[in-house]
Amino acid sequence: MATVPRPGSRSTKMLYLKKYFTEGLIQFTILLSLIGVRVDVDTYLSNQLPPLREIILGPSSAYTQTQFHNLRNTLDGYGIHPKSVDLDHFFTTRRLLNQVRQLDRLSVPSTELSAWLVHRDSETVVSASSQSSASIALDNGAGLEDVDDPDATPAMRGGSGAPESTYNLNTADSSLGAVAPEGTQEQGSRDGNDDLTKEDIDLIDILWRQDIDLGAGREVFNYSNRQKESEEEKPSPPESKDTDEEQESWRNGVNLQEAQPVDGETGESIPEQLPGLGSQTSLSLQECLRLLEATFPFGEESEFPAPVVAPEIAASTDEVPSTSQAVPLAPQLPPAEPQLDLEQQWQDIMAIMELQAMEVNNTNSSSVSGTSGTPETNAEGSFGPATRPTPINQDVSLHQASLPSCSQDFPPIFGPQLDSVSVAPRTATPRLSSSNSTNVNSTFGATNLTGIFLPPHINSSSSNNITSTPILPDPFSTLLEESMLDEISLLDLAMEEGFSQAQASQLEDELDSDSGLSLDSSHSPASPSSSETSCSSAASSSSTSATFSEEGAVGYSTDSEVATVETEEGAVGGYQPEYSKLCRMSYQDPSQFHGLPQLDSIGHNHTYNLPLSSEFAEHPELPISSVKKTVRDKSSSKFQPSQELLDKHASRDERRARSMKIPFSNEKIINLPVEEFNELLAKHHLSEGQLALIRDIRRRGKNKMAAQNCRKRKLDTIINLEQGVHDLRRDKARLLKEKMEFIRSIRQMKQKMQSLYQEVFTQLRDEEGRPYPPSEYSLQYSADGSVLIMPRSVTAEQSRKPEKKQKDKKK
DNA sequence: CAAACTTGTCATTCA
DNA sequence: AGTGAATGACAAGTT
Repeated sequence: MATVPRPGSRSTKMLYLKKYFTEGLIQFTILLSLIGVRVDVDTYLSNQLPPLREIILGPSSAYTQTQFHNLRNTLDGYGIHPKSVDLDHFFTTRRLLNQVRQLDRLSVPSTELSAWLVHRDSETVVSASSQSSASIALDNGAGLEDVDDPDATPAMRGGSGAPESTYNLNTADSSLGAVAPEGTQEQGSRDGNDDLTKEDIDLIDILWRQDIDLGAGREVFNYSNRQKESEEEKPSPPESKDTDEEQESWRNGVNLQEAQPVDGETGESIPEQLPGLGSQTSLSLQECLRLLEATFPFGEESEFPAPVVAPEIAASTDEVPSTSQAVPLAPQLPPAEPQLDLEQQWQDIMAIMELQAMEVNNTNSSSVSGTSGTPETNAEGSFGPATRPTPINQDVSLHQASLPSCSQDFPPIFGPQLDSVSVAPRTATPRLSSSNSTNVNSTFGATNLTGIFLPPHINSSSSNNITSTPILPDPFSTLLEESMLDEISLLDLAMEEGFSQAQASQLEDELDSDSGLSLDSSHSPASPSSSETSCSSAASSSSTSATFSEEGAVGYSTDSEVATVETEEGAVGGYQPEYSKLCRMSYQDPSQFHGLPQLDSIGHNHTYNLPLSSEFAEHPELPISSVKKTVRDKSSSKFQPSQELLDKHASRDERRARSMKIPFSNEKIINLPVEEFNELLAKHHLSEGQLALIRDIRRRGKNKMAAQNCRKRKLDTIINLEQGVHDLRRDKARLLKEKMEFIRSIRQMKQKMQSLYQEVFTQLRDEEGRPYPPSEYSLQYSADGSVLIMPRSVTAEQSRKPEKKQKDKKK
């Protein structure tokens, strides 16, 4: 923030900044969309279970989703940096954008449009009042899924008419555009993410908060209110200063939304932030509508409503101030579910995503390739753009979080099962609105959903053999109850918790911690290690505690340099601190370390323990930091002018020793072993003052080295800890992924079991040839591997007394 | 000019 | 008891 030029008052500056930044984002997003970068809102949102989507994207997932991509895309592709916002550049971008649009409108992917539609949504609300189609779409609650819907398309097109702005983005274009492969989008986001540093995130966060301060209330988010406002405001173009501010504020909201997933700084739990985001979003939407309307006259209103949720869900949404209908999805989760679980879930998801990102990063470019979502990576990337190994991190992680991760991990779990099972009829669209409906639970297929997304108790209950549904008692649970059901239940429980809505907090937490650690780790490890390795042979970032112990050895090791010193100084203990070596090396061949940022930073002094007095007394011409010494000399005028040159390079103790006419060098005083030191003192007839000074010099000198070692040790410890955290995170992500896979496979097995069970059951006939009603009988595995058909009453009995297994009935 | 960092020093503790 | 190392705290200098 400090680097950002701010004309006028702080708030004004911020507004400018926001304005440019957000505008740039919008422009770039559009541009990216035109180019073909896919903002695949449809796929993710429509296919994903509402809760998950909600969790990942937040209450206003529809908006947020788009926002994220927009931000990333914008930053990625064109590097509009919040800090270096250039007005000319901005307008240039606009022109370019126009040109691009003109070149190929048809190429605009529908998905992309959806992203814009999200913004448009608010716009739609504003302008939609005049456009019936848009309003209808909203009312109908057409989900994002509807974007592709042929019916929806016309509505979208309808809005394309507004030629107000130079940016004439046709809705039709978006709808007609082919969806670019995910890889494209990822690539694009990846490219641009480099610019999103921690500072950027911080900036975004600040802007967001500022918006809140500016007065963006939750009420803004109320859809109806928003719409009204938008309608009212619509007549007045965003030209007025007030409007600009508002736009800025909404932009902030956008920024915030986009950045939020990445931002770990706040440390707030996502659930908490969500409301804030929502409020922010609402404001931003309002502004966005105006801005978009002015700039992009396309009319895809229909898409915005995408998140339409079932009424009951919406009702539950009230809690979430945020707003959009999308929010309602969250309610699906049982209210009783503790916040901690949500956080945990978020963490798990994030970890998985990170893992995927890491894995995909190298191998699969088409899927979330850039996702090196590792927390650390993110942090590194965000904080240390220059040194960060994987620039994409933030984008990637975010990207995954919002989309790929979901599609990859979850669809496999749910999609197949749902299809195969009775749930199959449910398509993505219905699922969105009714995912929490009872139907799902009733059927076995529901198990899948329930297992993962529904509260644990559902599954656990199933283990008890007593099924709530009379029609189709859960035979499967009965079968499995003794063997694996418990495990599954546990897993499910864990999974459910892991996937429940509130992972936002976890996400933030993870990001935050990541940012903190990874940030440092990314830089510190690299830089320190480089400097150390090259110069002082100190422990590198990767060095372990063992390295520390080695330091001492290094310090005392007799290098050629040390030997030189010894020859010069006489018989010295050979104690040469590593830092002194470092300094000397740098002096000898400064170019050697040129380009090592770390060394550059070390620039000042860094002679550490180097016996300057002796060294420089003999080689006064050495280019030591004369400036620094000069400063010191100014303060101390007790030395002879003739000695100034020497004093310039001498430490205080050196000067003191000289002033006291100590007959030997400070280096000897400090580094000689006690015995030799005492001998040295004995050889010379020294006054009390001289002896006291010598002892102080020795004490201080040793303490100085000790302090240096201590600090170095501390630093190394921190680095090692960071590395450990990184490793642990990676392991965690890997384990979580494995867990997911296991759960998935278990569910598939369940699925198969269920189908087999049903198949067998349907073919069973009693002595009279009558089928056994599934509601009254269940199949049970006996200890010897045989399968028994038992009355459910008996099964329930067994469940209560798992110890006693009855092997009766018919076989 | 202030904040952040670096470095040296002192005081203290421990081995 | 003396010595050295380790370390927290502080101050001064640098960036």
